Amino acid sequence: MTGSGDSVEKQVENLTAEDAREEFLELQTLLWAANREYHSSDAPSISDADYDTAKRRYLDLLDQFPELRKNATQAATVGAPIADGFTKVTHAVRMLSLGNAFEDEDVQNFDTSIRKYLGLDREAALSYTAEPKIDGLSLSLRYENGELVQAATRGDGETGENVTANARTIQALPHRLTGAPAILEVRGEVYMSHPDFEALNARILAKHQADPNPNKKEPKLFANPRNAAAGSLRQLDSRITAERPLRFFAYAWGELSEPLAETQWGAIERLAALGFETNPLTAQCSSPADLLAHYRQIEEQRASLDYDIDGVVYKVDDLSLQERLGFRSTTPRWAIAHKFPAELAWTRLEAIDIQVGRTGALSPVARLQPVTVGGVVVSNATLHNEDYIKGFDSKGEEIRGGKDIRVGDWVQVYRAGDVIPKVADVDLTKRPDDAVPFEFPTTCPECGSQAVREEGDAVRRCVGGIICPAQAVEKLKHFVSRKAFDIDGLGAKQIEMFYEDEHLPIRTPADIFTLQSRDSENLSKLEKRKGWGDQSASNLWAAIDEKRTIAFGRLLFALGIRHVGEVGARDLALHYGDWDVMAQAVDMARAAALAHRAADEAEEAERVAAAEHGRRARVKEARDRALAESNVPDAATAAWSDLTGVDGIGATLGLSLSDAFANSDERAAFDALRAHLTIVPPEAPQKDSPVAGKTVVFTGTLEKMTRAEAKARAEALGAKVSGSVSKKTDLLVAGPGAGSKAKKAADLGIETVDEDGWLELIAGA
DNA sequence: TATCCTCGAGTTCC
DNA sequence: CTCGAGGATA
Repeated sequence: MTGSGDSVEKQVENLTAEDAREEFLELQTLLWAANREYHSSDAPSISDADYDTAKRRYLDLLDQFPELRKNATQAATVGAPIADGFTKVTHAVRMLSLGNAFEDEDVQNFDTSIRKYLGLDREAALSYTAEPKIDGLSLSLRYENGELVQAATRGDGETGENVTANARTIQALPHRLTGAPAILEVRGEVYMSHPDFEALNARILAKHQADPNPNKKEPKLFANPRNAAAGSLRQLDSRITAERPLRFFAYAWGELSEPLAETQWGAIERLAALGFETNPLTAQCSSPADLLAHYRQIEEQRASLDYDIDGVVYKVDDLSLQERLGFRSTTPRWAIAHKFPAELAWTRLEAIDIQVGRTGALSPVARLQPVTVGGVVVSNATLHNEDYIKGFDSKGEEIRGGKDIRVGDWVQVYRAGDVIPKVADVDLTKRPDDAVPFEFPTTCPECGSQAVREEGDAVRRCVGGIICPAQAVEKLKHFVSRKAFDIDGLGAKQIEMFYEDEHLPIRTPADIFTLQSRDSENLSKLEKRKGWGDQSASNLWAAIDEKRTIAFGRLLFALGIRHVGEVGARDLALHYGDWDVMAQAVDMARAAALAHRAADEAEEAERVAAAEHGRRARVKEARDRALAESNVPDAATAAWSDLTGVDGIGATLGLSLSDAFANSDERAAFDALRAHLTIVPPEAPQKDSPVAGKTVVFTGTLEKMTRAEAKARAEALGAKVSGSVSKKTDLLVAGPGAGSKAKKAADLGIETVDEDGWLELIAGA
């Protein structure tokens, strides 16, 4: 604070614009150099105090002379010394989220399904741990030979952000461990205590009030301790993080060179012994009833704790059981988060707007009088669909006790999973007399096309397809989104801008790849426009060029074909290996796809007819008749069954894919796009195990594991588990009592082992 | 046919 | 993060 540079202390008010500019540029150079030195860990040429003073002066000048902003080069932007943000870290062991329980019954089911999976009966002992779920952000700390070498946020679970410099400033974290495994990744929650949070906000406020600048902006206070902790940990300038009182509870681990203990409880004790803070309210419990008792106890203490918690986490205590239970796609089977009831708030519903998504889905959104829910001001909330507003679903079942939602109503709002605002209830006693039931539109509010609701479907969809500007824009946004083409500098905002652009429009995916050549022929060049410069334009061209080579799966996902998501696209890419091979196969299967649809329709017609006449529906015959009438070539049938034989690809997805490729407009768009791209074929995931890529069938009684467990293990090792023996089967695992399957396998000459043989086979993996 | 699980598509706020 | 629906399975 006690700055030495006199020039820095000059009164802003007396400056001419020219003086200001000169001083501004000087400061910029100074700060830039200081940032560079600081981050390359050179000896800094100025003290922290001088740096702060210079920075404050720099920002003051910017406030006073906004026109200076155009002189601010991005690299020197103060407060963000590293312009590009954090580097990415791939977690050695994924950081997963937890499944949720809301009711006592869910906790009982958790116990039941674990016992079922492990094959334990109801009386068998099964111990758990229960600990408060801290409302902060998870952090993974990697120690090698006792040294803290890396800290990473959770991110999407696969990769997080490298926040090592910031983590090193957290006082509560041991920087060096003694007696720890050579490799130890400690995971836990970074949080801020209530007193520290309030003191921080008070400090920000005081600093603000002390600021003599008359043009100062409103102080930016943190809404809650969690935001404060997140904001502090994700500071690009770790000196700021150092000033923030962050704390850390350890509760889990990632990669380990040796086990920490045999139980969860023991592992936590071990982490505590190594110097990590662990939560004192952790307990060992021996039954669901015990877990619930501990839950209530923590719930009672909740208000008196000096940190925020949002539930209680239950984990299977025995680590070898944890390992057997393993993981579903995104959550472990051996742990669950029992959430406290969400915070509720009442407010007025001011309007209901309809948004149109990329598939044409009309989604109602509630515009609310802003209200604070769980520390965040909410002004929008999802209303899901037509039925949710009406209060009855298509089967006539009540939603919210059958109360409909009307504009003008008092509505109760909560944040589902503490994130997505939802309207939960309506106060009928406060309903205005003139409130009328909401009429859900039957035409698209964006393009005027019909909006139809398929039988049994919850959503109403605009049929306009690519004609509908809303769908076209949303489709393009999907195309450039992170899991699709992921083009730097071409996000949702830019897509909206370019879609509307007169001179340089992007209306189809292919337009993205002709953008630069069209720009060069254009009179109103991009780099001449407001908000664009030489640099930003050439950055965009480079980012687009980078994606002219694209993985097959990403491309297929990017097209936004209904029902073809990230996983489906990847599986299809893996199955066909090549774009043209797939396109040909899909074309070939067209006749069979249409026949399948005809059969569905015939089946439905038969049901209706049967219901009318009060007779039993002869569904199968109706289907067979329809299929026979369609007279599908064998090659088409073969292509169709090959397509729908892919794991996870069924008739719905097959039809959707077929329709997209058969639609001449869409097909033309695909072909136009393809001309600009080099498509990289997918690499089969190579698992290093003796059963990778093999198709395995289990039969008979398994004694050392349950069916579900055997299947999950086999799949984790890259095997495909099938229910029936065919000539594609590579291995049959037969327990006692194996019958027809074992015989069939013997007939086909398929290798057969017993359970022990199987365990031996996979033992090394 | 019912039941489980996963995926797709929708959503808000920072 | 949640819901609904698709797909696999018992």
